[in-house]
Amino acid sequence: MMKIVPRSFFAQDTVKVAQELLGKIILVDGCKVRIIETEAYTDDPASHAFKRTERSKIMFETYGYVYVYLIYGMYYCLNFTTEHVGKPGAVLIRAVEPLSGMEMMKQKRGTKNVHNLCSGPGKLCQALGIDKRHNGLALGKEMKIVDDGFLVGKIRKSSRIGIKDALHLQWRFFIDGNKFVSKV
DNA sequence: GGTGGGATTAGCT
DNA sequence: GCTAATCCCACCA
Repeated sequence: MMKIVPRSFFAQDTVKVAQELLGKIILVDGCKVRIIETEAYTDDPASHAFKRTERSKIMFETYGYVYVYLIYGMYYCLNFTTEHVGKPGAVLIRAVEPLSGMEMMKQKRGTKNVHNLCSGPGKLCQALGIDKRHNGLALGKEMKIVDDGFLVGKIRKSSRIGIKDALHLQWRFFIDGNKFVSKV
C-alpha cells in the first residue's frame, strides 16, 4: 500500500505531526527515504517562529509546505510547515533512512558509508539535493510524502538538538533502535 | 574512544 | 559584529 499523505495532514498539532511523520516516506528527485527522526517547532523560544520575520513567515501562513533555511552559513535544513493558517509551526526532518536512489546520494555526499548519508539535518539535504530552491513549495508535486503502511515500533524522545532555549520540551522524536538516527 | 576549531552567510542587534 | 535547529577533520588518548 502506497498512500499519498494529503497536505491537510499537516494542519494539526505540530508535536503530533512530528511523531506521526516517523516511518513515512519522502519522494524527491528520484530518491526515496524513510523518516526516522524529527523535531517539532512552534512559537516557542527555540523556534524561528518565536518572531515573525521574512524567513519565518511561511510557518505562520501555510501548512504542508516545504520550509528550507540555511544554517551555519553552509548547510540547509528541511522542514514541513504545520498548524492552521495564523498559528506557526513546522517539523524539522533530522534523519532519514535511504530506500532508493542510493548511488546518487552517495555521489552528492561524497561517501560510500550508507549510515553517514542522511543521518543529520544538513546531511540529508545534501544527499537529496535540497536547497533554497525548495523553500516555499507546496507538498505533493516536486516533493511528496507517502505512507506505505510501515509499522513504527517504539518512539523515543528527547530535548531538541543544537538549541539553548526551551530545553525542557521533549520535542525530538526518533524510532527506537534505528541505525540511521543522527549522532548527537 | 573523545575533544576543539574552522567553514561560511543570512539575519539579527 | 555576533551567532546560528551543522558537519568534518585534525589531533590526542
